[in-house]
Amino acid sequence: MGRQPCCDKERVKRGSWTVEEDQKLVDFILNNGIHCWRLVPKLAGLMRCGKSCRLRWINYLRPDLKRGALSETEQQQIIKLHSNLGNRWSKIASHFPGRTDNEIKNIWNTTIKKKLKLQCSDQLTAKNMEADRKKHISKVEDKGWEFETSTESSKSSSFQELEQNWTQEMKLMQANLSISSSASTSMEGNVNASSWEGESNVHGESDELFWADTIDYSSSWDAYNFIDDFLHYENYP
DNA sequence: AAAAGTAGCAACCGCCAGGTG
DNA sequence: GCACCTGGCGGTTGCTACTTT
Repeated sequence: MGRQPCCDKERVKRGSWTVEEDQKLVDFILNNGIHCWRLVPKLAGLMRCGKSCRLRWINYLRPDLKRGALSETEQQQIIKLHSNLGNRWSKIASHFPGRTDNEIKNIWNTTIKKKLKLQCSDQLTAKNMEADRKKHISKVEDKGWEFETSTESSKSSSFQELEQNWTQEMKLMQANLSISSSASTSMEGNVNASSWEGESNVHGESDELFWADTIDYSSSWDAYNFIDDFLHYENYP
């Protein structure tokens, strides 16, 4: 025998809640309290599923809800908690009175996850750029151009230009990394929690960037996918 | 100004754990 | 021990507002 549905889906209203419905639910709960969500819609005169009423109350109508965007500090705290707890949104939300698990989850999936991805890919890009630069220099040396030992005047102008571009790009990259160092520290926490091997250096040193050192990326796309997987399947103990 | 793309978030779905008879 | 019910949770969808082309 199969599980019975929580409500008659043909006869319940779905979609966005109206002001009138909200008012009915709030009035009912404030006057009667919550005993059984299944009975709430019937008693409150709502054509809604009990689950839907519960969700609406918890995520939107509760009087103790805090409104407005989360501060940078709160976001940092979410990152830290997430590194310890994984996707246990209700546990994470319990550290933020007035915030709901749904809200935390939404913020993670939209704002925070995107931010971390961006920072991570910046670091990997810097790493790849540096590797490319070294490869290029070694090619030049192979051809006997003696790049490292030659005097400025003996370098070809195009090579000097290339060198300047690299230096400039690396400086920019390092500047970006130092701005994002606090969030990167939390990512370092993730690496430790998921028992990655190797030294992590996420504070801006372009030659020792993060755990990318231990992984061979054949393309930026592979790297991107790795980050995506990493953020999606955190294997915390 | 209009179409297409993107971001943010409310709401839904299905599964699971715990309680009860 | 079991069948069933409910509440709770996390993943996902779909709508709307905003931005870009």
